[in-house]
Amino acid sequence: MTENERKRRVRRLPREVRERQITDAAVEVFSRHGFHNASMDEVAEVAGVSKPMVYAYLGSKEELFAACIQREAQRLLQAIAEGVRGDVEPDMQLWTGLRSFFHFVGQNRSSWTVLHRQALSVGGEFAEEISQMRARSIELVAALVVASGTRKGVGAQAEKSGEALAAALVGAAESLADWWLDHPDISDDVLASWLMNLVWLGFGDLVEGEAWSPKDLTPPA
Amino acid sequence: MTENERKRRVRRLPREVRERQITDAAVEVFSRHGFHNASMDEVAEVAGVSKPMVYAYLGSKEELFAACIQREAQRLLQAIAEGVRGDVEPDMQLWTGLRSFFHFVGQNRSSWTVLHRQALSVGGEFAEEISQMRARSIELVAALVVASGTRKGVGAQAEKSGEALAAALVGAAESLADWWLDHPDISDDVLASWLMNLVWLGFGDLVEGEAWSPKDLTPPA
DNA sequence: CCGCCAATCTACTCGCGAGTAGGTTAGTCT
DNA sequence: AGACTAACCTACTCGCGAGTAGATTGGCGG
Repeated sequence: MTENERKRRVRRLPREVRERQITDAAVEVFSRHGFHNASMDEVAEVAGVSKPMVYAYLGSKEELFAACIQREAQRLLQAIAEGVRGDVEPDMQLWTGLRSFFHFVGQNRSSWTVLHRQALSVGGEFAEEISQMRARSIELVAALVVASGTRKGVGAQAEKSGEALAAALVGAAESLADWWLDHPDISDDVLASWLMNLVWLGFGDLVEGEAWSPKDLTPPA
Repeated sequence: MTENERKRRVRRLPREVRERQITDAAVEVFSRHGFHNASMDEVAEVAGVSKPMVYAYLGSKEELFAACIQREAQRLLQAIAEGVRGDVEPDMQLWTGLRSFFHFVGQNRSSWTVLHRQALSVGGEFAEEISQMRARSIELVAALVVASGTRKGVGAQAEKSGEALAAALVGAAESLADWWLDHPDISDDVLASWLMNLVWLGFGDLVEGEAWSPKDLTPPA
């Protein structure tokens, strides 16, 4: 067994490649057990290297975790940035953003788990970084909301309510992504359209049979 | 210092009281550091007893955490159950539920932090319990949504979409509660009404100046 | 006023996992 | 071929914190 693995395993790979492998393994392991319950030994095992390699290349456990967070956050934000259309109506911007988000989560469950569930609970540096990422998303969404026009009916605190609503929306998306993990037999597009209907029209319209649907984009993304 | 504390401290209290004190301390400590970073020594110190007492009364660290989760979950659910009106229109039910929820969170930040942020990240038993509590909430909300009428426009998966929308709503409320922790200068009622407007009317109506507002309940709860 | 037990403490053990010291190959360049 | 270095491993140390053994003290029934 150990013999076989040793023979099968490609050896003496360049540092660059090993770092990738190790980070991949770390995301996997952290997503499964969380930061604290994950052991460096397991990361090393999953990566197919021995523990000192992990330390040599990625540093301490915290540094490794930070590397995971940063890489995955980067990937998520970029995926959304690439998917969103800046040159269309606010509702379509929201729609494209949501779609990209759910698509990414669908393709990268581990990444999402690490970013959403684990990073916050570790506290300190990481929570900070994650909070900032969330804050940026919320800002963007808030801008969308505000750009849609002045909200009447929410009192004088229009700016704050915009931010709060954005926070609520982002949270709804996150929560829906979590719910999705238990109901994988639904496509990302369907999920996105449900949420889109909820936040754009609200239950009030939904129960009256209204529905929002995307206009065709000139070049289908 | 130690002398003073020793003299000031009320000693030889009945078990019942000590258990309460310890559990209170544990909620506090777990909410500050999370399950793993919290030490039993600190719990004991905050509770004003020594470590063996904690073990004698509440068992292992995991059992202690479980006790916290269960007690706080119970309190939260009961607070909501007491606040919600079962004999009114769906929108008013939702409104009263949201209000109770935010009110509880406002009065019990530590409880909320433990339940929301920490419990999920520990995994195993606890995540299970928390998930079940969330699931129950989601079910209730889903029932509300479905009771409001048949949703057209969301395709054939009406039942599933109801559950998903409920998950999204619960997530939105949770997220908004978190956001609130950073913006405490807002009342629970205002917060609840913002969310109510969002999910009931949606952005689409909000930007057009529509607003939802609660009808007066016959006896003001 | 005395013994008895529950309440409580001090002062340990012990395992687990982060982090490391130092040796061992395998490519590579001349 | 031979040596030089980067890749890589085995096999440790060591601190931290969960959990415990056993002594101690205060209050209550007799």
